[in-house]
Amino acid sequence: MDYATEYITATLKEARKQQGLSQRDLSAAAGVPQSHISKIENGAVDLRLSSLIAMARALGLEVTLVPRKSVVAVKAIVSAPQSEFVRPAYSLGDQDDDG
Amino acid sequence: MDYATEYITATLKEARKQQGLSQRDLSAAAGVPQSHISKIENGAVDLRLSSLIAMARALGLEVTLVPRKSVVAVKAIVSAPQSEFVRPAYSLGDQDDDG
DNA sequence: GTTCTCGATATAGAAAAACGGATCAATGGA
DNA sequence: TCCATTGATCCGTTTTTCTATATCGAGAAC
Repeated sequence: MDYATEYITATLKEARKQQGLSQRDLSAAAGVPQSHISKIENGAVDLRLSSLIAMARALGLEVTLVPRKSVVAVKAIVSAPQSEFVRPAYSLGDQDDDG
Repeated sequence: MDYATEYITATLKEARKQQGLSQRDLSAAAGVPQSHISKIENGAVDLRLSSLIAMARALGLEVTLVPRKSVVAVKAIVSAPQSEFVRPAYSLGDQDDDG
């Protein structure tokens, strides 16, 4: 399992746990069997794009392709506390305005 | 083929053409048969993550998972002319030219 | 001690990707 | 015209995912 694959599966697992979902919860939401989710999270299978998208979607994530040179900037946005980077300079308070 | 899948395969094809590569060129670089690349670009197969990553890597792209709420910001970065958006205020002398 | 949830694992079968190699029509250049 | 390149398509074979279902040990709750 190479780094990119590991990043994907680890991100899926992280997102799931962060949302307080069990593998069975995600299974119900994504339409992927729990047994298969277990294998995916453990890197035991080379999942198909449709499975990846189904799981990502159920977790509020989206699969994207970004140029290598933009990866750092993208990860900064993603890992940011969901405000400062998307918010322009004129908004100063720390209220979050996303629905 | 749903929207997310189409986005992925279309992005791959775009990137390939933009770089002036033929399917055979990409095949050699990614280790994926040209016949398969043709099917992938036409949405005829549900490719595996390893194939996606191999092709993306050969094209200088990376597969990432981004929260839905960050997708707009990420796409702004990616589709930007590769300067102003990727270069936040705090990084000033950062030349990235990759060859 | 019983019951429940959790994640990991097993089995068996159907479906599909992946691979290799070959071919074909269209195109463009020598 | 001849030749090379490009992308699409076909064939046959192998490998693997994916599904469904069930089970297991560990841990927590009652």
